[in-house]
Amino acid sequence: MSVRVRFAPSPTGYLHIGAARSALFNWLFARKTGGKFLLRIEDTDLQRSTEESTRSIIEGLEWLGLDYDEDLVFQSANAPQHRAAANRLVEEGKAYRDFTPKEQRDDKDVKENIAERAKAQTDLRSNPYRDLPKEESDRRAAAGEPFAIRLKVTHEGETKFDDLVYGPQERSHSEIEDLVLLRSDGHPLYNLSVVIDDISMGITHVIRGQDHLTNTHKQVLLYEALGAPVPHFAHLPLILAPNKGKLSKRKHGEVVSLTTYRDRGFVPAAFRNFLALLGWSPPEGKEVLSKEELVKYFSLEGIGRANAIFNFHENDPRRWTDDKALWMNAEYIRTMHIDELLPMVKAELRANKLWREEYDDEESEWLRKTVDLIRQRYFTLKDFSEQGRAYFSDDFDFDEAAVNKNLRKEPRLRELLNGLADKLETVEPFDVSTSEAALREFAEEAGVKAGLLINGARTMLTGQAVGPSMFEIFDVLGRDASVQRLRSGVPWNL
RNA sequence: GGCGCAUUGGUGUAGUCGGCUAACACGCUGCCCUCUCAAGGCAGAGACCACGGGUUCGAGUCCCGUAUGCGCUACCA
Repeated sequence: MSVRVRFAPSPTGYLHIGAARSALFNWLFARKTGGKFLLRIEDTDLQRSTEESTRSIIEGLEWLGLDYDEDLVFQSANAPQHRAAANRLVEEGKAYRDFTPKEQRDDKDVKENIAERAKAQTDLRSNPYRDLPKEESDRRAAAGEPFAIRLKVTHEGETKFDDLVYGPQERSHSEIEDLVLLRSDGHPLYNLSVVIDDISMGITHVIRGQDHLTNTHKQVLLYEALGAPVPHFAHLPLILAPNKGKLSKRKHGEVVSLTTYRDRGFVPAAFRNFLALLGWSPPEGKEVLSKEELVKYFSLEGIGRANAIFNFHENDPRRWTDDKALWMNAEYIRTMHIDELLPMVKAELRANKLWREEYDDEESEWLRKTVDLIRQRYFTLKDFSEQGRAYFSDDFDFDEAAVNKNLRKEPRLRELLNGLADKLETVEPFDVSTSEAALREFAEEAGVKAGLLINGARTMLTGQAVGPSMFEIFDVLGRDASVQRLRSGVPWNL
């Protein structure tokens, strides 16, 4: 039977990186096995679900390059089937109506309530309506008395399943309560909906976060009650915050949101690659892997069992996300094929009004050469419009530390650089080697070290203290701009 | 409280059937290269493999216990 997997997020916020990783693993498994990867939006919590969130999930998957097969499924659309299934289980005596009035609970102290209730409760099978005669149950229901529907879990026995990551799992029925399938207002609950939808979508492998591991037993019970084959399960270790706590949008802000990575200049392939390495390791140790290689090497066996820490540094803007993610992105930026990078750079420049139409035509070679030159030391696509601004515009800022270090420390430098400008103006042709020869000659004539002029020129031309080889910069900027910038009074008047 | 899962350097991980002087990547330090910063090359620091017991000639690897963390225990998803 061919593999069918799904990613089933609830649209209650932006796509969390943990969820994104679940999606990735499902997708990899589907592509690896030649199966189908389906997308289902679990929007049954009407209050919290938003259309915007759904859109952000779809965009996020698209950005990561995770294409889904078949039509998108909205779980809310299946509510009638969920209800019907619950009613059928009642008819078959596998579930029962619970007429106990619904308890009012504040969302805040649910956790506390759970603990207290669990402490007090000894017999999970003590519900007075569990064995209510069918006729009476029907009569009360017909009379309009509100009820919830609960699954009738047998007293004895245990449920078992073999998790593809965590191994054999077993749980005694005495640990499992008669779970509610349908709320008294007719609203189907998570465990029911998931199982029904997974059955109707023909899901063969359920790959999801480890937080569902223990609840899986309830779902196994439901599959059995419904007379459906139980799929394979593979639970994934969780992604935790640096303090080993839960990684939440509320506590940790934008670092957990996938869109952040898009907006802050990540190359999708790099982030996908990084995400794949969180909880999974390639068999041959090679970590920089293309999409094709990920598919080729991916296997459920390679998934670890310990939760992974997403190691970002909250108070360090330079290391705002995991070091390895940043490194991976830089690695992609400097090594990926320039033709794949160029469109991303174009989008970045365009968004910052640095794009010129000529870059698509007569200056396309210049653009390619320039991007290839400066990308070597960039970490994100943002760097092209920020640190790299001087390559695309005459309007750029001077870094104060650079001005102090490379210009102000030598009083004669302003005059020297003007002299260098005069010299460069006569160089023909003007390229890497001729500009170098001219500069070195000038340095010798003036009796100063070439390095002094080189570093000064770098700051004059780019506003920065660091960057590519000076002569490459001269070449890329051209004679006119180089000369003009060397003569600029701006940095001297700061 | 109960149940489940996990525990290898700062982080991500490797470590099959027990032989490890514990490997790789990121990060960190130093050197080389050099016009700066990266990249690259070289070298290095950093782990008594959570702790305690047991089995064994031998345990990161098997068994038991403890601790810690995480998850679940809802008419949330």
